[in-house]
Amino acid sequence: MTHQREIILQELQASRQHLTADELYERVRKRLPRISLATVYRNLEILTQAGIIAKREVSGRQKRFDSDVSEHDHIFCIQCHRLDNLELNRDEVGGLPAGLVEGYTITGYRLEFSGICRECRLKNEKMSKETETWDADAHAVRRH
Amino acid sequence: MTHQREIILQELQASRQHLTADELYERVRKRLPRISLATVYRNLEILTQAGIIAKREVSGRQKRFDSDVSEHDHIFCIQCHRLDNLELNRDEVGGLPAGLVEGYTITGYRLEFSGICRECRLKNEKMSKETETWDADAHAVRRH
DNA sequence: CTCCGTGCAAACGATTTGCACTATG
DNA sequence: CATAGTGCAAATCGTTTGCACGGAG
Repeated sequence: MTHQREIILQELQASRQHLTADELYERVRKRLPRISLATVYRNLEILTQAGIIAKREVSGRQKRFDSDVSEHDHIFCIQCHRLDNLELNRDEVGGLPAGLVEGYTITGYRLEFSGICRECRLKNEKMSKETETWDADAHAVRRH
Repeated sequence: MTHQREIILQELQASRQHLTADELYERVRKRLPRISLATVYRNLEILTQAGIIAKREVSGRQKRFDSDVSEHDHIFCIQCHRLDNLELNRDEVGGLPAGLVEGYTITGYRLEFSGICRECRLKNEKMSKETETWDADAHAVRRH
């Protein structure tokens, strides 16, 4: 456990979020200005292999790192791309095929909800109030 | 609907699989040898926007394209990376939060099972028979 | 002294984009 | 002829790797 590795882990834990490698890099850089992004990636990989953190493959191009290694599901804001943990009792999710599905031997599953988080919803409501006079143009804004 | 677009769509539909852009490119190239990968990407994007095909964000680095645009779940072979449709009655999957989850407005979810497909399982069984004399070395082979 | 880990830059794989050209309406 | 779509190459983005150096045992 090197100094850099320690700081990277601390910052990830302190964030209490699911950070991307470069988000974490920006945070770590405030404490270790000479650290490189490669070191962040290398240590995240090492910490993942050691089971100390978890690498999450989720919506969006970048992978996210999670200091909570417990198996849980996630919810993803399609607007701001934040990712939160979901306290979902997996036993409640009935009907999941436990054995073979069309020849497959199941080893796990990944369940990810998407939606609009509270902050984005409030932001949207605020925006729509501010702009309700030119609502006619709204469709033009909705490009992309 | 240009000629290239037509062929791309035909090949995707004919494959009855979830192809990556470059897998599809290789297939299309047999019929249009001068087509470029960029054209394949551009047309896949256009077809996706038009709702004619679906772009699936799944395990693995590459996105996969699906001529079946219906909402359904998937199962992914962690060994050969094939992706199959899952006929899973979503109503049977009980306990999914329909309304608000910690402030979120849910718009959808993505459920992906992982496992070993039949072909890989048979391949594995065959391999383990062929190699059972040197099973002692098996752990050395299991490096990723 | 020996290594492992680092910083840097360059390589990489998947995807996107700028540009000049071409086919088609 | 106007313009949407193409092929090509270069750019981009996230991530990984080669290499020489540096610090801890």
